[in-house]
Amino acid sequence: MQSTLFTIAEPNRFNIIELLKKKPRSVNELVKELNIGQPQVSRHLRILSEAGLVRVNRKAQQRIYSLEPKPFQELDAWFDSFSQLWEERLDQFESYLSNLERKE
Amino acid sequence: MQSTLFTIAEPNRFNIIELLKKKPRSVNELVKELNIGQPQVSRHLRILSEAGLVRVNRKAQQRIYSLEPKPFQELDAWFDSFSQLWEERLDQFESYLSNLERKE
DNA sequence: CATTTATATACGTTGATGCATATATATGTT
DNA sequence: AACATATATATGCATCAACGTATATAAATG
Repeated sequence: MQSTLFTIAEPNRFNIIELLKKKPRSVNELVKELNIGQPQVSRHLRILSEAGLVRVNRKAQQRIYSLEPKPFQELDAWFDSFSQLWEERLDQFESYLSNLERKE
Repeated sequence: MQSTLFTIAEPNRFNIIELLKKKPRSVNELVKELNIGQPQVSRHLRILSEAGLVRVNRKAQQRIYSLEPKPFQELDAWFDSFSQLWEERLDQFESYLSNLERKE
C-alpha cells in the first residue's frame, strides 16, 4: 500500500489519475490533455498498470484506461486512520475548556 | 496538496509518519525505531517540517516532533473523492441485477 | 498488402534524491 | 569553562527514475 502511494505521488501519474477519475480515456486523449509525450504517457500507464491502479480495455487500436477502485479504497481507509489525530486534539481542547470553567 | 503526497511517499518519511501517528517522539527515539542514521532522520524531519506535516516542540536539548493534522485532513478528503468510483460500479451492478429480474 | 493510426518499448542522458561521513550548533552538567 | 548529549547541517558519492528520440508492434483501411 505504501508503494501505491509512491506510484501516485509522481506528478504526471497524479494528473493521469485525476483525469481517469472523471472518466476512462485512451492514451491519445491523455496525451492531448497532458504536457508530456506519448511514450511517457504509455510508460506511466504501464507503471500504473503494474501497480494495479488501472485496467485496460481494447477498442480497435485504442487502449482505454480506467481506474481500479480497490487500491484507492485502501488508501482512503489509511487516511481515515488519521482522523484520531484531530479528534484527540479536540479532546484536549475540550478538557482545557473545562479546566478553565473549574477555575472560574 | 499533491506535493504533500510526494513528501509522504518517500519510504522513510512514511515510516516516520506512522510512528508519529501513534505519539510524538524525539529525534533519537525515531532513530532507534528506524534503520537509518540520525542525520537522515533529521533531514527527513526537516523536509516534513517544511512541508507543514510536522511541528516541533523543544524540551531541553530534545526536539519533540508531532504530526500536524491539517494536511492529513486534506488528503483524507481527496481520497474520499474517489468513493464515487466504487459507488458507480455498485450502481452498474445493481442495474445489471434489475435487468436480470426484468428478463425473468 | 501497403499505409495510416494507435500504442508500446529500447536506449542513452540528465537531474533529483538519499545515504554516509564529518562537522557545527545548542543545551545541560560538573 | 569544559565536557557530554541531542540535534542539525554540509559535502561528496551513488543510484534511480523521468525524459526525448527513435523504433517496434498491432490493428484498421484502402
